[in-house]
Amino acid sequence: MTKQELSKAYDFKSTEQRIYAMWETGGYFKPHNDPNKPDFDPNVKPFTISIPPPNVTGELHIGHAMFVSIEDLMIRYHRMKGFSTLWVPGSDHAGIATQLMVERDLLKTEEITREELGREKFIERTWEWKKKYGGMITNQIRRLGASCDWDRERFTLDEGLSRAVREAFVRLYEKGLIYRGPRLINWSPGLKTAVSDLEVEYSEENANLYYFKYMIKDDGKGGSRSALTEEFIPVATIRPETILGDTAVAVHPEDERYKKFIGRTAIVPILGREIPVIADEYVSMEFGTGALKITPGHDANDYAIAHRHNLPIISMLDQSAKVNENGGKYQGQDRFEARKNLWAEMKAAGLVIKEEPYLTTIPRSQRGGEIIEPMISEQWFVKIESLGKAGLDAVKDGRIKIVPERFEKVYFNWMENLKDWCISRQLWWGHRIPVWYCPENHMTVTREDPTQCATCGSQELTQDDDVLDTWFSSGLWPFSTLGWPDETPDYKYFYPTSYMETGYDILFFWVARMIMSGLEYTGEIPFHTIYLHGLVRDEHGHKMSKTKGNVIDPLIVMDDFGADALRFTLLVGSTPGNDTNVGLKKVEANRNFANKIWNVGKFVINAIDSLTPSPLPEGEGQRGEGWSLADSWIWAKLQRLIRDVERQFQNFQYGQAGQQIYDFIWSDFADWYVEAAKSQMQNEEQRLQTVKTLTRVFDICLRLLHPFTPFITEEVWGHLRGAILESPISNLAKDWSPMLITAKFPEPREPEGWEESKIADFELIQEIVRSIRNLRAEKNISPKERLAVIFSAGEKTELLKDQLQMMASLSNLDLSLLSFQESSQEKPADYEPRVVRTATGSVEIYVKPPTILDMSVNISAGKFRLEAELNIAVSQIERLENLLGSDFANKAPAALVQKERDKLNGYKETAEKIKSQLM
RNA sequence: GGGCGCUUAGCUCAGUUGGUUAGAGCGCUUCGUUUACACCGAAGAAGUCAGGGGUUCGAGUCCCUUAGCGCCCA
Repeated sequence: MTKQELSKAYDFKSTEQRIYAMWETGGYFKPHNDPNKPDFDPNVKPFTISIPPPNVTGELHIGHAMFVSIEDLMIRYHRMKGFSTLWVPGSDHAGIATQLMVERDLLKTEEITREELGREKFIERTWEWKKKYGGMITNQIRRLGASCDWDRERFTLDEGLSRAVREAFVRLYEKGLIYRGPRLINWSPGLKTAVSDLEVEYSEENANLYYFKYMIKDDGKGGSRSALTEEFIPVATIRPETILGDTAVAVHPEDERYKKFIGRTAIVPILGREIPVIADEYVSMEFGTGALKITPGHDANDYAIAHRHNLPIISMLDQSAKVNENGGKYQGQDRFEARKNLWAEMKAAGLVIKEEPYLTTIPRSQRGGEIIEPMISEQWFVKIESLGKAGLDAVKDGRIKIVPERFEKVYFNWMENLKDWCISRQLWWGHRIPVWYCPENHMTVTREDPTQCATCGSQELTQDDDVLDTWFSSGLWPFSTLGWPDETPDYKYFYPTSYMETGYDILFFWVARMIMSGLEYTGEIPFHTIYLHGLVRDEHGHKMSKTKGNVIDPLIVMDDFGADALRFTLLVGSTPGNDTNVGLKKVEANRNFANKIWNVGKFVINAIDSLTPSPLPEGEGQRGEGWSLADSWIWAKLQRLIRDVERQFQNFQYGQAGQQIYDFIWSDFADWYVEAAKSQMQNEEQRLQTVKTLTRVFDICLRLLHPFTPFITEEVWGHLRGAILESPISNLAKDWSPMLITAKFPEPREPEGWEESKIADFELIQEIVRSIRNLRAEKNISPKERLAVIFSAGEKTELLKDQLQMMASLSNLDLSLLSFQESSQEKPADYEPRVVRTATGSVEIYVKPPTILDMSVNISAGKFRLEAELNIAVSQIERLENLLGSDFANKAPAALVQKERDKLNGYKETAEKIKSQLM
């Protein structure tokens, strides 16, 4: 059978889709131990992740690429470790975001508003929109290689999940943990809905501070002519229009300036309404004028003060932040327009003192950025105290662990200061609040749609207009996606889930709410580990934004460099909880890495193909007689790598693990072992062993790397497996799975004791080879020139003699012109000397220049080099002698001290030899 | 106001029980097309690990402190 030709460079374009289809159609993304199947074994450990559901109509951005890469890595690792692995995919209906998108589209294409269309029709249209675009994001996630079980895909508005939402709401209601009432909430005038505290962002902005007079009404004691005295309290405000809603003026009880006014009556400018002057310790005597206007309907602090003093609460803005009937003649004006006009009128009335620029924090909507208006509004709330306590304890007592740990503190701080959660939104797209009202205004709250009022039996029921905050349903995600409230096989086996992986920016929004919901509804923690990743920024650490034009589109990046390159870039060099800077240069470098793997693979496969059929060799698995130094070295380094990678995975140090695998493959395996193998394979008796080592090491590399770069590793591994199975060493692959995705992840082994000395020996060979190559570079000796060399290697003589062929091959020496001599012998004339330090001594190398060189240039250059090396040796000797003369010798571990002693000897010997060469 | 993070080579960043001469990618210099790879190879230059103090035989790593930058909460 003819061997297939592998292309010169790795072609991810022809690979990724094909490989993904093989995985998906082959059922590899499904848990191998499925609780819905008859052969289910409850003793097999599951590993479960619920995907952070992206907005159903969203488009893939770099943040998605980040979490998909990390979660797929976690999943693939555990799958290869033998866990029954389930990654539940899905998407979020994303109330506001989706509704806005559809509204915008309707306006653009049909010039129709949602109000004109009506609620029912609008929701229909939104479902159509969802059907049309809902698959886009999940297909884009597939391109990244995500190994989700797509048959278990969920959507927050699905029937099942809607039932979960209903169940959750009713349970909370029945426990008295949900209530409805007028409260001061954050109102978004543009969206015309309430938003939660978390959805408000505060930014420092330049504003004006307006100073004006709050005139004091004559109390009849002064005997003046008019109702107004000339007395006033100066007050400062950022938002003068809220004067229309003032219900008091507050001063500090100890404030000497204003004490006399306490209990008297002030007159609201223009409106003429009478309001009391009150005393409250909340008022800061230092800030502004030291007196505070109280607008309980539009300010959270004022609201609190009003409650303490039993003040009336006036709303003076309507839903679009226009002044309402309480604003007198300003009714109908926009809040900013009213600000201007009222101020002008006050100025005319002589009530204005001054205005000055002022830096203040402005509350803005997280979505859209418009200024949020605190307003009194009838909303639904969740009593958070008991939920929060449970959520706090779960992390405090270690049932849930957060990676990195420092976020636990952030979590505690937030959980200890929770406020009731406003869960109603004045939107149409979402889970409608399952509360019905009869004409008597009795509330009926049930799991099934009611036909009559639970109180009076009236059949005239209307459902509450509001929908639930999107986060209410996503808070149920880890269990609602598994079938809850039903005790489905999936729910029983896969819940609680394992890791929750997401960005730290939604720790409060989502993670905290899942914990509270999970504990409340299922009585269990929803996951035992939270892994938080950072934000992805551009290569200079700036936030990506369309206006800045520095957005990296993962789809384009994948088109240009492949999904593996993007994944590897995101995974390596990022650390948990820290933001990551990503530039295309890095992606390009990792594309090159994929190509490197491809080409190493080609080399290994060619080597396998070149084997001639022969009887099967004996003694698989363990290190045997036939192992060369290079074989032992690469094997020992590989085992060390496996141990390191295992440790890094346990510690969530994925980036570090990826980096080490990269370094091993490129710097150890490709740069050195493959080159050594070329030399070894020229000996017929070493050939088989060499190919076996190439094969086994490369196989393990691909397995280690697979969670990072699944496509290239799967593709190459497939070729590798095919080549092995058709070769004399087919037994190496006899128990391999058909695809790498379910192959066993390498298990770490304890060192056997021989490793360190083999590594040291090989490293000496590397040093010698480097030294000779360096000499070539310095002397301008062509790499083609075969050199004659004399070694003076002392106790390392036997080692070098053993490795002559390999050294000769790696540094192009003339095997027939290599010789050894004792160090004490007279050094060879006209040879260029070099000294390489070993662990405990040194090796001298004398290279015979191939032709007559310009000695004046080259000798001085050589001398310069030797002198520099001597200087290094001398300073190291000094350093080490100091070190060994200090307390270090007594207190440091003996092995470490010995190591430093050896090193000192090495430098001493090296220095001596260099000196003799310089003479 | 409280809390957290960052500051390591020209650029972007790794560096987790404290222990070789502090690493990588990109960039830079020189050389090179030897049957895996020019998406490559070889050799090389480049860092007082932000400043100061402390603990320790030993600190980029632990503690304190100062400064700059960034984020979160109020």
